[in-house]
Amino acid sequence: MNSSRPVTIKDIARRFRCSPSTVSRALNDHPAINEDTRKNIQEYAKEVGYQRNEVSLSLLNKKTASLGVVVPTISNYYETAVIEGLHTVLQPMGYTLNICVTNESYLLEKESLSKLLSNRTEGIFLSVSQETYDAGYYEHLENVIQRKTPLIFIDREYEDFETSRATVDDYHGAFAAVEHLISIGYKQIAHLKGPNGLTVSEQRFKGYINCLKKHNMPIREDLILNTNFNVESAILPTKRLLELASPPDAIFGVNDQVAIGAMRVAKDKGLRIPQDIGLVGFDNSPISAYTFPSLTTVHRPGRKIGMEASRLFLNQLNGSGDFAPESIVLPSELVIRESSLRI
Amino acid sequence: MNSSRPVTIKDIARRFRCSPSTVSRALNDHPAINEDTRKNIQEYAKEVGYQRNEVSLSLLNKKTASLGVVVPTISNYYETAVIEGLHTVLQPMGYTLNICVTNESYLLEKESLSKLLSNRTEGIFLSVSQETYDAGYYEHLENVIQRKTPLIFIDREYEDFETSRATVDDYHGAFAAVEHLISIGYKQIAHLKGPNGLTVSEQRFKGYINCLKKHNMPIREDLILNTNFNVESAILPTKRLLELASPPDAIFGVNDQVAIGAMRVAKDKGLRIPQDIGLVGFDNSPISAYTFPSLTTVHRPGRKIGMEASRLFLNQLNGSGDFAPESIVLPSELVIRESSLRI
DNA sequence: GAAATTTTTTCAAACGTTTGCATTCAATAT
DNA sequence: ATATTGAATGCAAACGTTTGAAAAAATTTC
Repeated sequence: MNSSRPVTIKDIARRFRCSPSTVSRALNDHPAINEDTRKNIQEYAKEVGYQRNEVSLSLLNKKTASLGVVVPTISNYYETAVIEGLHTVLQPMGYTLNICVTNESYLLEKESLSKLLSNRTEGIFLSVSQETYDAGYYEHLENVIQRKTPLIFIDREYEDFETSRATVDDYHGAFAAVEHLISIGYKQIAHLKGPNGLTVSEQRFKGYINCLKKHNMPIREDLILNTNFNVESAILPTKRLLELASPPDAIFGVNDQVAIGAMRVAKDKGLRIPQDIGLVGFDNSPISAYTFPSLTTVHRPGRKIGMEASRLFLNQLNGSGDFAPESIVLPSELVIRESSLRI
Repeated sequence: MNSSRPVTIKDIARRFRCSPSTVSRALNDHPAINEDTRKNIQEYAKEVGYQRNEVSLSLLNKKTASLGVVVPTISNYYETAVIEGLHTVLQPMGYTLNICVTNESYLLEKESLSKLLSNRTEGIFLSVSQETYDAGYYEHLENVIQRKTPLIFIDREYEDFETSRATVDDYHGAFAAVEHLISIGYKQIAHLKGPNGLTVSEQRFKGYINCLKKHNMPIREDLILNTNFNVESAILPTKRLLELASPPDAIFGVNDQVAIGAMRVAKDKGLRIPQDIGLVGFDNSPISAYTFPSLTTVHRPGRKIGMEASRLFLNQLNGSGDFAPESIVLPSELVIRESSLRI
């Protein structure tokens, strides 16, 4: 039947026995086009549902108006908040976001980046996968840099790389969280740490350690256990903590998920929160305000990070040749709720 | 300095004093190319970081290998699960996903679709925005249909539209949830409903109503209140429910978020769950297993929906001309946990 | 050594659009 | 009547790649 091939400018030109140039100009309201011609062509175009082929334009102008977002996962609150922030700024400017999920795999990350470059994506927002980080690979990034495609790190980053980045001040957030626990009077503060090596994990860990040091509190290795950012991964470590001969009287979780897992285990054991054990998370995810008791946490402005990252991208894009990478570090903010408010 | 314009086939051709065709064939391991030529060209290409311009290929082959995903939001567990499912199937096949967030706005939805069509996206996965649904607009969809771009509905849909769709059996899930509450012995079951009009809301509501009817239980209008799918929106309605002269002894929330909001309010009031009040949610989000008490809920296989939707898309793409839309309805499954297990 | 064959390379068109420049045609000025 | 203007349109190239067919070069055959 009708083969449903999209209508092109040439089709319209044939119909009006004129040249493609005329049609193009008519559709773009070029002044040097007869008023009637313009009207007729525009009407007809609308009628047949003409929609211009942006692919050809991309080729012509070397502008694709598409951006890549490469993240390890999209099932966490923070990641989606960042993406929403990117969207907020960039969608209205006509940019399209290509989301690539790497599932913490180096290979997928490498392939995603290569694909994005092949597609002539105009900028890339990257939060490196854990595997990439562990292995310390970065040749796949050299490629991006060489192409001078703006590369913006969000969340997880390589510290010694000459690019812009927008991150949250994890260190001081963690520091504040632990200091808050200390100020309340908790003495044995455990830390459910994130995976080793990742900046996020290490910065929060460092905040935890340095705060304890500052207050001359002993650092007990047995109160520091690893998790994997999700609820499940907090269950066993928390059980181990609470079965210690000298168990902690407070736990600082690397994020809200982990803290909620810990909360669950503590309650199962019959502990009262915050009387018997204090809890603090990190992220200020929506749910944290509605757990029982509500969770003290550190606000991590994901949307803002997304918006700032957009800004960094735009700066780099419009910047003159001698571009200097910018680093934005947004402050995190302690949000005190019930889970730590022992009186 | 070096203008960093990406290396093209023509550049390489110039370098070897041969034609672009030869370079193209060499790079693609075409048999009719001299072994030496091939090797030299491939080596050089690697050296200078040649990466073929997929945009030009898209234009030539009328294939973009990119798909659109248009959703109201990405900050819910379910949506991200669906997207992950789409990714799982389609990323390995070389497809790129363009995520468009409509923020429940008709205008944004319309613009997103138009943009996707202009970009010659090869398929669109759509969960319509609330505004679109309320207004009953659908001309923007006609456009997609007319172009014969495969359109797959996920989650929220128009029922009288001739397209494929992958959805979850909300009705029976809700029915099972309420029947479970009844079987436990709850008598006054409230429902925190989703926004009116959306299929998801209405199907779950219908399941609730029909189950009550089946068991000859009275339907009390005052036990049915609206929410907006998120935690906050459940707070006030729940308070109102619990302040009734004859308050409910169980609440069926339209999703986990809402149920968790209700849980929080109930606990604040000093009610014991499930003894004083039973609670059931919907979605089986990761957190629901770790609330205290853990939340009885209905599993909604988001990942699977994404994967099924991918399948539907591929079917339609490879299908012969006489394409018949398919409807996949995945079963939902009651997950019984503590919040409803009054003994 | 020429013809036939095989291998290798080039040509040209195509995808859809825009745009500087040239061209056409009609109207106005001289 | 002719030159001059101005408006409207057409031409052709460009973006980067692939591909069937033609051409050229190398090799084999007699």
